[in-house]
Amino acid sequence: MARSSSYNTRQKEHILSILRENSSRHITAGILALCLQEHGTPVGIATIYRYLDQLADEGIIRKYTIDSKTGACYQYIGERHNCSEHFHLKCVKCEKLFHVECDYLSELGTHILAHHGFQVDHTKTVLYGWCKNCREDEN
Amino acid sequence: MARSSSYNTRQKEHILSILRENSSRHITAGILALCLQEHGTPVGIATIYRYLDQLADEGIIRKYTIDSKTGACYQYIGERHNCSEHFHLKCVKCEKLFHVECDYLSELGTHILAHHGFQVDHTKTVLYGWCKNCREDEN
DNA sequence: TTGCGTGCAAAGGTTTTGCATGGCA
DNA sequence: TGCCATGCAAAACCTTTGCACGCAA
Repeated sequence: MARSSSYNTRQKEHILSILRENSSRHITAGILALCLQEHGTPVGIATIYRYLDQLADEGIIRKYTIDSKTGACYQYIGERHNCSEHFHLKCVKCEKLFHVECDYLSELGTHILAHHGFQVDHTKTVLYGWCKNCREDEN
Repeated sequence: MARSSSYNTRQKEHILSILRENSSRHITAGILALCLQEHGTPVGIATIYRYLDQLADEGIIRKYTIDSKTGACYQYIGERHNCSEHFHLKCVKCEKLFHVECDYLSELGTHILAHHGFQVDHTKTVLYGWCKNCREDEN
């Protein structure tokens, strides 16, 4: 990783704080800006985007692009992604994030590397779809 | 389905024609507009978006939202959409997008549904990682 | 002829960029 | 002190919308 040295500033702490508070769901840059304002710690939108980009690069948060209308969403992941290889399933309806560990999925990475020459990065990959609850609610 | 009655116009034919020509990849509305211009059959961008929306509703084409920077992408599906699903692999280095069709990956969806109660949506899912070329360039 | 489709331009939204200022180490 | 981060505003996008006109049926 070894990113360019960066200062720790009040703004960055506040941004991270909001992201942590909302780690169970993902929020847009706009919502984040609103939250910061409500907390009495407003941060310029440009700074927000710049830091969000950086955090996504570092793997601390994850960037989602589900709908081009609402724009990109961000979600705090934190240090969890080091512990063990697991995949993320994200429900496009309820927006819940599921962590899944399973041999079949672990082999997936091996297979893709062997047969398609592509090395999957689990920390950046999310499988989108419908969770059980939301599928049942639809019917 | 049963959409409202709609006229067949020159513009719609041209749009569909370009989409069919590029059915092996997906293109943005902007690129589509450019292609139409190069073919000597320019179509207003508003018309393009309106028709694209309609086609996506009807299932003739598919709308992807992979990256908020480039905007939504569209791909002609036509009658094919029954035959096989394909996955997207995106290189985080060169940002190239790879389309992969393979039985192993097709079974993945079946497995996840059966064992984790989660129904993957291929049109929204992208596996991130490193492509062969970029891995070799690094070393 | 009637009503839908089209094109233009403007509006709306998200994201990026340039630049001067201020703050951290 | 020397950079880097920040904020503001403007710019650059993509996408949608309103409206008058033209064309398909």
